[in-house]
Amino acid sequence: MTSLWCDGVRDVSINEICRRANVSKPGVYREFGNEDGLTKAVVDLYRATVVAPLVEVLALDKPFSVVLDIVLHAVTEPSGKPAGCLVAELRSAPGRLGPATAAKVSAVVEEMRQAYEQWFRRAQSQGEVDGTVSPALAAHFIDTQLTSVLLQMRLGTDPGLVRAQAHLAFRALKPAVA
Amino acid sequence: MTSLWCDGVRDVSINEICRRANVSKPGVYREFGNEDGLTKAVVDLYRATVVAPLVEVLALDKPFSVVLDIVLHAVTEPSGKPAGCLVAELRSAPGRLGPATAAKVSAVVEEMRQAYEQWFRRAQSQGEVDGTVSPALAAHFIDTQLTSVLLQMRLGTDPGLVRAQAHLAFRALKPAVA
DNA sequence: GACATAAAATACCTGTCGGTTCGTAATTTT
DNA sequence: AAAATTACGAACCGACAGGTATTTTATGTC
Repeated sequence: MTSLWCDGVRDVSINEICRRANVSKPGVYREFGNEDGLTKAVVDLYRATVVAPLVEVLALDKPFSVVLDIVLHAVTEPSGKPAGCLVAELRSAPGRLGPATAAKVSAVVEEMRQAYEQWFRRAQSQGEVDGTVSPALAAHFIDTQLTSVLLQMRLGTDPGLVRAQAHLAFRALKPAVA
Repeated sequence: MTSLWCDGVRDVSINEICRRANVSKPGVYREFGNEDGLTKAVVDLYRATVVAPLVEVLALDKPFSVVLDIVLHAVTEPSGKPAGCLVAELRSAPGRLGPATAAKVSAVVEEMRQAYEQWFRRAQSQGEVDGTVSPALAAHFIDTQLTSVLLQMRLGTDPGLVRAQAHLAFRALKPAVA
């Protein structure tokens, strides 16, 4: 009921949802209150399904490049879900989100940002990345790059090209000179 | 009439447009045929106003980093227009575009891609960027990065941060080692 | 089996969307 | 100046959005 949801994400009406899920509209409102509650529930599901495993991988005690490869592979994998990243999509249209959804989204975004920053800090202490780059900036950079990857995947860009482009981008974090 | 348009771009209804511009709805339809025609006209205007100057800058006979600075500065400038990049926005929602608009958008995108590729090629021949990176990949990379910048600006991210992040990203194109 | 009650679904409300009809005012033609 | 033509715009159309009131259906109790 809540699950076959990741297919149509935004741009799908409550009417359409009821049609697909074979539930009545008042049923949805009884369960979630209003549209905002429903989208927030979807974001919750997304966080548990996608974000939590991601931050776990980021906390892995492995070399930076290995973790990076895992993440990029996971994110460009055409597996299962229809290649759309919910948060990337939601972030790009913050105007029309209900307050509960907006709050949840920014909480998730902040959670990821912190995970990125910590990941980068650890890599810095290992000398695996440029030590002169501020972790805050690096976190923003990583966020930007991964968001780009997700958006490209959503648009149907060739995964190989996306991956190559991302690898190229992450060269920017390599330790300066030698 | 057509001008005060860049403010609300997508997500603005024809009704709303008429209200703001003080024109009648049939007037709009007489002028542009349908919504697709109208959005296509906006893209045309955008191309003439924004894209054409950009490709001109890219064709400038100056060092890569200088051109890059000009472009980044122009793109992160809070000047004039409300910081939204039309094409970046339109590309992220190709599903709901009319055929004429979609065609125009992809033509503009291709035009920019070629400009990027040529720019990079010239820089390669000058030894200003990594010679081992394929120009096609580099063009995709540049497109991705600049699109990211535009999207961030649209979301209201601090321009300084956006610029710093972009500069960091473009280090990836620096010549390998030394 | 009769009846009160809780749950769920049908049918509906209001508002806006993209798009159009048609009466009228302005303009041209003679 | 009268007739023909064009340009314009208020009102309207069906579709569908988010959200709700009312009727139906199932259930528990005596």
